[in-house]
Amino acid sequence: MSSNGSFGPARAADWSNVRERLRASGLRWTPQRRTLIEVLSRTNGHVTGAELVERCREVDPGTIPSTVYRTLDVMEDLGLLSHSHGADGREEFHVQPVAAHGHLHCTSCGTTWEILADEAAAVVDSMQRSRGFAVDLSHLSIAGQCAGCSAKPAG
Amino acid sequence: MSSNGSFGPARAADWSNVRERLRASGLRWTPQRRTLIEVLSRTNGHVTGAELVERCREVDPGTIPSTVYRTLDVMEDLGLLSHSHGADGREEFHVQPVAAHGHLHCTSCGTTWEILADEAAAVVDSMQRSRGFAVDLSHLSIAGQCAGCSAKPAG
DNA sequence: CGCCATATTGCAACATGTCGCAAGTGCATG
DNA sequence: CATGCACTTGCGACATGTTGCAATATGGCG
Ligand SMILES: [Mn+2]
Ligand SMILES: [Mn+2]
Ligand SMILES: [Zn+2]
Ligand SMILES: [Zn+2]
Repeated sequence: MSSNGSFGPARAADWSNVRERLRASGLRWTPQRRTLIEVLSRTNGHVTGAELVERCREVDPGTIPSTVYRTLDVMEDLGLLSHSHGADGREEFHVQPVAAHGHLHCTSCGTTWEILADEAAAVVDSMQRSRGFAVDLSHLSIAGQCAGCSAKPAG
Repeated sequence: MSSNGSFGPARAADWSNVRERLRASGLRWTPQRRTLIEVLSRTNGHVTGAELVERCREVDPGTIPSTVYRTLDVMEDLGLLSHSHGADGREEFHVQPVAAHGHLHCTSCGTTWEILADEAAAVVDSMQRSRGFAVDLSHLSIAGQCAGCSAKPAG
């Protein structure tokens, strides 16, 4: 997977100048990339890789999965995307993020919540203090049991 | 994936009475399960599913992956195992755990550290307070950049 | 011991990615 | 607008699981 070197707060993605950003890194503007950018630019929130492949196929039926996944890596390196993993380990991409955030996932009922920076401060600060470790909030996914499910006797 | 309903501190696994534990749940003792238990009972620490399949094959070359994965789920339900996911989302099983723990993974250098309960207290307590959410420490895997890699200019 | 209800297995197909390689293409340059 | 080098793509193989189904096996019971 790719890495956003600084894990800074995600700026809202600006898809209008992707071509220039690619060129600035010596990378190329191709029809396959144009297709994915188009799909991403009208996608909000969370989406899996498989869903993106599917949506690209609606635009260009000849879409090849490995090309999509490779382009997603490039977009992530450019800082236009980030991903985390669901409790099953599957990738979830975060598109046009308003703010960097992590996730909380209840294993019993399957519900997922977003954890914003202020709520994650305890985690981030704690690891920074004890280890000098810079937590990548956007990749963070915490599993467990929500209040509702904990209350019920036998999940 | 299976869930250890309570996320309690992991007791050291006792492989001697697995058969009885299975029967107590109406489950069965089969040669395939015996093979996996044998492998698990001499495995310590972290191991991937693929590695376990491989080790089972050394005992019984006829081992089928899906059977191993299904049995791993059963063992997890029995509380004899837990798993988390590497930064790539792949499963890592924790065998014969001395104590429940999470993981810290540096995306730059690839090193992984264990986070014990006291160090994870900030995370666990914070989510419990703000949301009544019971974090499953053994499934927790935090990605980011370690102190050493953060120090270097272009990790 | 033999029966039977159920749990389990083997198998094949599928899901989600990743990787190596040869062929193809973007684009800077002249 | 022709050239050529790197970057990309397509494709097939592989890695790691998951799932549906029909065939089997376990183990409680008579
Ligand atoms: Mn999991
Ligand atoms: Mn990841
Ligand atoms: Zn819940
Ligand atoms: Zn590091």
